[in-house]
Amino acid sequence: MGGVRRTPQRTAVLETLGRCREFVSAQELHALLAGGGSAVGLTTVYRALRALDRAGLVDVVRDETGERLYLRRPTDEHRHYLICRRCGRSQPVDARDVEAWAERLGETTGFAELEHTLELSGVCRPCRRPTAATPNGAADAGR
Amino acid sequence: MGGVRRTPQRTAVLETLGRCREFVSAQELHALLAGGGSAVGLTTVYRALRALDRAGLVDVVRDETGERLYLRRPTDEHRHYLICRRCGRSQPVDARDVEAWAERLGETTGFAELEHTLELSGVCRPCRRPTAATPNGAADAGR
DNA sequence: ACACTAGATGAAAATGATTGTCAAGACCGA
DNA sequence: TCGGTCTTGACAATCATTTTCATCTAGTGT
Repeated sequence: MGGVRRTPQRTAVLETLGRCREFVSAQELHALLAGGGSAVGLTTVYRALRALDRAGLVDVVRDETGERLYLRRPTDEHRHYLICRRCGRSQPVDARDVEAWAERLGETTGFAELEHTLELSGVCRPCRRPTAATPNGAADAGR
Repeated sequence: MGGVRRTPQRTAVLETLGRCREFVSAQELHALLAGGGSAVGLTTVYRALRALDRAGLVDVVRDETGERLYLRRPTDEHRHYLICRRCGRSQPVDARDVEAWAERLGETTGFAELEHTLELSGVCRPCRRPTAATPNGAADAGR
């Protein structure tokens, strides 16, 4: 018992996810798999991603709609990313200060088993088009 | 044009929300309103909460399922909360260090219009008591 | 090789929060 | 009072994610 089987589906999921250089949703991954010839059921994709998450092999973020996005984790440690709201490009950030701060929180608050999620977003430099023609149109109209 | 009307429904939402000492979901708030005699449509509750969010009058967090939870903001500045996964109790934390860190991030990464959300959770001290003779009379088990 | 079984698959249906629709109603200035 | 704009709310639609459940399979023990 206690076995985690190696199956073609899981192999395909992990492999395809490994080829993605940016965060992808389960739905996108499912479409990618279907397009790539190796059709894997949507349910299986979800299950595989959940397993990978539990195993600590992927980083997970939630976009503004709450949808989960996955990226195969390059290193074996917990990371945070700054993601562009326009193009979706992600960039890992050095969050050691925050990690230390969060850890200290346990001592000062009396809370145990602390967990934290940190979502960072912005607009990356390339996406910040000059918009010279529009006077004040560039002001933050959104959200 | 451009007017935000004062209506009984919005008053009821804001008032009921103000009476909640912990984060509540839109659905819970809707039920509370119904139970309290002032029935407000679920759609209206959602719209009111979104408006309050935009106006900066409430703090919003997302629980592990992605559901949005609201709490009327006591002060007028952006806050972060540490929330107990067992009883739902919330406790504001001093996150000025993180705020400063996040602000600095804009300079070092070249990203603009930075936004961040930070979800902190743990198990509060009262909840850590190993199932004694049910000492949690006050601690609402709900959510 | 063979049988066996805990694990794994996936199509379809269920879940559940949130949003869109749109006709009917309410607020408020003129 | 009048009228147009804002608001409301029942209902349907959306959509990611989970459940269900019948069927299949990887991998161990024999």
